[in-house]
Amino acid sequence: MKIATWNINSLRVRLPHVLDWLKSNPVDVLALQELKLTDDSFPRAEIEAAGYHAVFSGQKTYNGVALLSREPMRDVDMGIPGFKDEQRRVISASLGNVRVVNLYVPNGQSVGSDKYQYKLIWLEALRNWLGETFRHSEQIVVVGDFNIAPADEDVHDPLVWKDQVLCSGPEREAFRALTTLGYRDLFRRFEQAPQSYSWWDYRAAAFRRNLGLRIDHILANATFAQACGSCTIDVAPRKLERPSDHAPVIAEFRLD
DNA sequence: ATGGCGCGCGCAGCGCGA
Repeated sequence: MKIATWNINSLRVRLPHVLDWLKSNPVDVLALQELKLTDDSFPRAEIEAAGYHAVFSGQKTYNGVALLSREPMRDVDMGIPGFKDEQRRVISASLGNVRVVNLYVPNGQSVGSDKYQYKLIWLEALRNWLGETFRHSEQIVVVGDFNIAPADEDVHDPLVWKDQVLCSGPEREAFRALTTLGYRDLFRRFEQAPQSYSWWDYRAAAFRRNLGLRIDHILANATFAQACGSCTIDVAPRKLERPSDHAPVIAEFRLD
C-alpha cells in the first residue's frame, strides 16, 4: 500500500499536475492540502475518470483538504472532534484496517502573532485527539503539511531560521509530542540524502539552489510504522511549469 | 534592503502562504 501527501496550492491550477503525477505514481492514497476551492467546484469527475475515489472538505480561497483513493473509503470524518474550527484543515477516512488522517496544520505566519497562537492551540487539540481517540492495535497513518521543520537537519539554513515560524521551539515540541504518543516520522526511519526538503520558496530561485524545508510528513503509529518499507520525497513535480511550492512525500507499507 | 513568487479575489492591489 502506497500513501502520499502533497500540498498542491490550488487544486484548480494544479489539477493537471495531480492527474499526471497519479498516472506515473499510481499510489493507493493521495492526501491533498490547500485545495483553495469550495466543495461545489471540486473536480470530482476528472479524479474519478483517473480511477480514484475522492472525499474532501473545502472552503473558498483558503485551506481545504482531500483524500483520493483507489478503493472506496469508509467512516469519513472532518476536523478535530470537539475542536471548533471554521478552517477546513483535517479529513480522515479508513481503508481496510488502515486509518488515514490528512492534516493541513496552520502556518502560524510569525512567532508571537495571533495566527501563531492559533497554530499552537490547534496542535494541542491535535495531540489530545491523536492521544485519546485511537487504539494502539489500529494501523494509523497521519500525513500532511505540518508546517513544522522538526529538526535543524530539515532546514537549509538553521541559523537564518532559528526561532522563526516553522522552526520555533514550541512548534518543534508540539511535533515531538506526537512522537511521544508513538507516532513515528517515517522519513527519518530510512537512510536519506542530506538536504532533503519538501518545500521551497517560489522566490529567489530557492528550488534551484535547494534552499528548502522539510515540513510535509508521514507519521505512523508503532503498529503501522513497522510495516513501512520506504519513505521518499519526489522532487520531480517541483521542476514543472507553474509548480506547487511543495513536493509529494510517499510511504510504502506491507499489508498483512 | 523584510522584497523576491504565486495564489484567490476581482479588476487594483492586497492578504496570505512558508
